[in-house]
Amino acid sequence: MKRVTMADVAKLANVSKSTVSQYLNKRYDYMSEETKKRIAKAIEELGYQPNIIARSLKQKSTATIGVIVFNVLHMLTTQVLRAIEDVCQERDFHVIVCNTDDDPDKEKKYIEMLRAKQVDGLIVFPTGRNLKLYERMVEEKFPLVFVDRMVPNTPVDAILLDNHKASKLAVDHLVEHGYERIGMVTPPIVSHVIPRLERIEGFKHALVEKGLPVVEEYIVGMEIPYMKEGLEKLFSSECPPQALFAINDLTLMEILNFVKENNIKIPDDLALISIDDVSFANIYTPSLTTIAQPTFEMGRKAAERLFMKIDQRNEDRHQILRFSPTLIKRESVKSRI
Amino acid sequence: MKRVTMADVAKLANVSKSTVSQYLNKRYDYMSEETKKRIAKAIEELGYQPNIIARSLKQKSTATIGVIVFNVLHMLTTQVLRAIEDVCQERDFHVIVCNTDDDPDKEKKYIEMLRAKQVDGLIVFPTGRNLKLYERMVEEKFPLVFVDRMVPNTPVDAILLDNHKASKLAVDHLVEHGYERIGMVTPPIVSHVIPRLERIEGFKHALVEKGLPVVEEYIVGMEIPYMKEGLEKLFSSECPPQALFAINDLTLMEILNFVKENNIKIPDDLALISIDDVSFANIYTPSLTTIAQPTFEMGRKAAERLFMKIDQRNEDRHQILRFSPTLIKRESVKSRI
DNA sequence: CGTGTTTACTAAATCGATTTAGTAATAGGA
DNA sequence: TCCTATTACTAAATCGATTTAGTAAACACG
Repeated sequence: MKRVTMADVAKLANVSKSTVSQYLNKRYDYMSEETKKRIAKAIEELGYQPNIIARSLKQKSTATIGVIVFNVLHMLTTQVLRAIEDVCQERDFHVIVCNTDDDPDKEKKYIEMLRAKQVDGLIVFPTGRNLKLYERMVEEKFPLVFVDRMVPNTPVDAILLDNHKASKLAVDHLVEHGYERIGMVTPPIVSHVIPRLERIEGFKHALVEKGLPVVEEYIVGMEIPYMKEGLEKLFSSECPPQALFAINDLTLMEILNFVKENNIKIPDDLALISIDDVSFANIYTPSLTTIAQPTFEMGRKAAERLFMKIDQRNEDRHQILRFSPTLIKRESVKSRI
Repeated sequence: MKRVTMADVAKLANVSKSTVSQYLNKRYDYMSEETKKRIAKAIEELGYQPNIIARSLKQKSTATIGVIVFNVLHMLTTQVLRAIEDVCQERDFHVIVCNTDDDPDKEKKYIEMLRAKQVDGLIVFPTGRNLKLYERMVEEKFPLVFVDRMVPNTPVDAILLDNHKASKLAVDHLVEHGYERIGMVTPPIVSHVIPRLERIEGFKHALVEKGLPVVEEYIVGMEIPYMKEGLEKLFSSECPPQALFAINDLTLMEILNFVKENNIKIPDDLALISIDDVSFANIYTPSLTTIAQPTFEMGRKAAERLFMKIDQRNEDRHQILRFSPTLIKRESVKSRI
């Protein structure tokens, strides 16, 4: 109803607004004990709560950052988000979360709205299709960090998985266990989704390194709803793969669904390895061999990098930080014969 | 650097700030085409972006709400959050997300900070241990909605699962399949966690209704890290349960870990049912019979209720809204002989 | 005793919008 | 022709803090 303002406190304590403001900001340099007490009492009595919006206007800082993700429902996102929030909590910052569903228009709208709301920085899982917008932010030196994806030719700090290494870990692990016909399952290969490209490239490269042929038919690249058909086709071919590498948790789910429906035995009929250490990897039978991303470290680092920029500890060069994946050996890959 | 303000636009377009403001708010009532064009051009030329903070100060509305949860990593939370964000997106509102880890001090701090930041409303998964604070918000008629938990004697809208029904669905399903010795696994039973209490109460009530005895030893109430020991003890007793009811996804995970380690066959040695339809319920072998919460509907409703209050469509009475769980029959419960 | 310094405050400007009250010019009606 | 209405704007107050420049009183020192 009748919001209490600093002026009310000042009046009751018989001092000026300025003095109350000094008090609230703990600038006690030249303030008598007497006055401090009177102000404290007035605040208490009126139940005064400062209006941070007013302060933000003057100070040009909102102690709020925006995090723009594809979809909080994805495990990677949730974990990165949690790590970011933890770092923010330490600095009394707040986090605004937005879901783009990988839609560039939504991304644009959110970035513009959040900037209008004067957030102090943005951590973005970029769709990769708003180049102008990204560039504008760079020009204006607006604190910005990308996570999961990077955008070629756009000098923005990015926190990424070492995707080549992830694929190599998977391939090497399979090859070392005697597998030679290795398939890869992924959503469609489009040019602006860099990690996808890198994982596929890494996959092919690792095969070649091991002296194995790259069989294009073994690379199933389809939208999730059609993946089942793709797998059916793959396994009805005369020489189907002995092992599958799932590019992420969503494709893993499709594969698990498929093997269940078709009664394929893992690891005996088919070995399986995936990127993303899903929650049930340990619990599933057989337990699932996975390549884990250090999601919390990545989120933490993203936030730390952002705060470096917010604090103007500039170090003007932008950096692409690659985080190492970890192979977690379980039972879905076993030695052949 | 040199932020562009409305004054700059006004100067360039040769009109007053007021006119620019009218233009931006699409109050074209008495504005010549000529002027509109000039303003549009000036905005374009300067790359003007409005400062919403300044507007918020005047308008006393930030188009931002706070969502305070235990932990975004929980599936329920993530899904509810996503639904809330969708509703907000439709109204051009933004969402600040905070994790309390079920710590009342963190909860208090967040609520106070967010209110200081003038959020227009709060959706809270309450710890239940900040009664004064909750009451103050009620008194001040601050828009507030609780989710997942409610707080007795505190008249706040709450979006809850019909926990009694959830337990009843589970028990009835088991009993109908011939099970009589049914255990329940839950975190410790503490008085401020109402849903837990309700689920346990519902469990006991459903047993009695079916003419079965309530065996206290069959109710394992332990912190997650100790649950394993609790289960070991339970299954080393002379007459262990034939079926287990997991109160939520976290306890389900513990049980699944336990059965895997101890080579217990589901559903032959032990039937299993749980609240929360985990992502892998379909994929697991056997697929898991679960009681699903309508998480998205709950999140949506929470946001809608909050907006009702924000829009002052008051309807002063507070409401406790109970959402019906759904039994999803799969393979982890089968008919006994 | 006069001047400079320190202490303990305050008045007023400021942040960047919105909004209210007002003004000047033109149009319309009796 | 005079008076009111309408149109197309603007000046100034306002939101609730922060911050700068300033002032009055007490004190310090040669």
